[in-house]
Amino acid sequence: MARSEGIVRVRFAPSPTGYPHLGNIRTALFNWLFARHHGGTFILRIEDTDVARLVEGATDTILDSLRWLGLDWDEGPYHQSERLEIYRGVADQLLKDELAYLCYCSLRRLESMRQEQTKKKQPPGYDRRCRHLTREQRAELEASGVTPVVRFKSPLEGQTSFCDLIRGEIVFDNSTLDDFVLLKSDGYPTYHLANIVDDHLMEISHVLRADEWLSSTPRHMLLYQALGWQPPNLAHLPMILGPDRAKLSKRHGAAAVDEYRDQGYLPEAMINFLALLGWSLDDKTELLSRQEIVNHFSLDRISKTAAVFNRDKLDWMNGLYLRGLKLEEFGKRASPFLERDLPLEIERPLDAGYIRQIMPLVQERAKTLAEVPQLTEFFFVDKPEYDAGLLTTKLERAEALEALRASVAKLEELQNWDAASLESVLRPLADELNLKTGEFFGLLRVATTGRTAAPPLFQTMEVLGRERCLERLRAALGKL
RNA sequence: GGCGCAUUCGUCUAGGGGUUUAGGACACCUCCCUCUCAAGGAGGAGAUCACCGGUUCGAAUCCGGUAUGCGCUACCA
Repeated sequence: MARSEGIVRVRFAPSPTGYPHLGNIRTALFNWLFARHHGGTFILRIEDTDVARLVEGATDTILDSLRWLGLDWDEGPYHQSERLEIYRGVADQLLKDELAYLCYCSLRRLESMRQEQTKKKQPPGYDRRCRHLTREQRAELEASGVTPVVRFKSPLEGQTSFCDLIRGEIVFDNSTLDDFVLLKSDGYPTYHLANIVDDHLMEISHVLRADEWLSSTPRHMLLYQALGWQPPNLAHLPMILGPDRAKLSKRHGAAAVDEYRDQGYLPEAMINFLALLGWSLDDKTELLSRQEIVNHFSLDRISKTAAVFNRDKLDWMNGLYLRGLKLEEFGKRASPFLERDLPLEIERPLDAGYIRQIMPLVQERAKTLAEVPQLTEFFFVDKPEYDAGLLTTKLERAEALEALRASVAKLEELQNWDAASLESVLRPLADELNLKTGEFFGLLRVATTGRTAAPPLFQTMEVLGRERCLERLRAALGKL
C-alpha cells in the first residue's frame, strides 16, 4: 500500500486562515513524531488557497509556534499560492480527459438550489446541471463572460473504499458524493485538488490529518484514481474538543498556541501533554521526554476517540516541568515574565542577582511562568499594599502591636540577617509573647509581604533584607 | 435530512474473549509533614465499560440494532 516502501515523508499543511490552536499543533506534533521516529522527512506546506479568509500574519504565527515547540521541518515551507500553474495544469488535464468539466452556475443559483434541497429535506449538493451541457449551451455561456469553475465528475454509482491506519476499512457509496469544485473562478485550487497534487508531487508517504477530513477522503481517492496516482497511507487523528465537547475555538479561552507560550507554559510540558492527547505509551507512563516520545511513537497506539482538552492537567504537568528545571534555568525562563508583568514603576532592567535569590522561593509554587511576577511582586515593590485588617485576622490589635514592637526591637539588634538567625530569635519570641507560631509568623508575614500566603517567612525575610523588613514592620505598626 | 466516525470514572487514558472485585493520571476529599501557601507522602471516593439483543462454557473486549455525540454535507480548509 505504501508508495515507496519504508521511506517516510509526512507533511503538516495548515491554512493561514487563523492562528494555530492546540488541535492544529497536535496534528503537527504527530506528523513530526512519526517522521522522527522513522528517520523520515517532515515537510511544511502552507495551504493558502483561500484568498478571502487569509489572515495577515497567520503564517508567521504558525512558524513561530512550531519553532517554539521545537518541531523543526526538513523541507518547506512551500506555499500553494506560488504553485497555481501546477494545479491549473492538472485541472486542464482532467478536463481534457473528460474527468472534469466546466461549470458556469452562479453562486446565487447554487445557494438557492441548496436552500430548496434543504427545505425538501434532501441532501444538499450540486445538481450537475453543467455536466450535461450541449456544445451550443456551453458556447453561449462562454460568450456571456461568466468565469467557470472546474468540477470533478464523480462516479454516479459504485463504492469507494480505503483503509485508514487508525480506523480500518471505510466504505462510501459514490452516490452520496457530488461533483465538487477543483478550481475556483479566481484561479485558485480548492483544498481537494491542491492537497492531492502536492501530496503526490512531494511524494508524501503518510497523511496524518484531523478526523474532520475523513468524510472528504473518498473524493481524494477518486482523484488519485482519475490521475492514475497511487494514494498515500492515511491516518485520521481524533479531534481535540473544548470542555463543552465542541470543536476547540476562541471561546474556550486561550486557543492559539502562542497564547500558551505567553501564559508561561513550557514547550517541553506542552509537547508531553499534547502527545498524551490521543496517544499513550502504556497504562501508567505520563511523563515522557521529547526523545522518549519519539522513540516510542507509533500509529497503532493512537486512540480513535476525540479528546476533551483538560487544562487542569496541563497546569499540573507544567508545574512538574517547572520544578524539574535547574534553578538557574528556571530564573532564565521566568525573567522575561518578570520584566513584562511586574508593575511599571519598578525600575528596569531588574537586578539579576536579586532575582536569583528570589527564584528558589517560588519555583515549586508556580504552575506557569506567568504566575511568577504575581507571586514575587512584594519583593520588588517599595511598600506592599494591603488591608490593615489582615494584621488582626488571627490576633487582637493589642497583641499585634505588642508582637510587632517586640519583633522590631529584637531584629534591630540581630547581627546576622539570614534565615537561620532570624528563626533563632523569632521562634523563642513567639513563646515569650505567648503566641502560637502560626499566629505570630502569620502576623510577620502580612507585615513583611502584605499577604497571608507567601514563601517561608525566614527565607523571605532574608532575601528582603534588614532595611526593607524593619521598614515594613514599622509601617505595619503605623497601620494598626 | 443524508453520509461517515466514535461511545471505559467529571476529564485524559490502560485494557481488544477468561489473569478485572476494570488499572494509572488530573481534578476532588481525608490524613501526615508544616509558620501560611505550595511541594511531597499515605489513604479515600468516583465507571452496572451508552443501551438492547445476539455469538460463546465465558464479553468492557466479537456481531447487529438503537440512542447520543462529533465531523462532513461551500467557488472554507
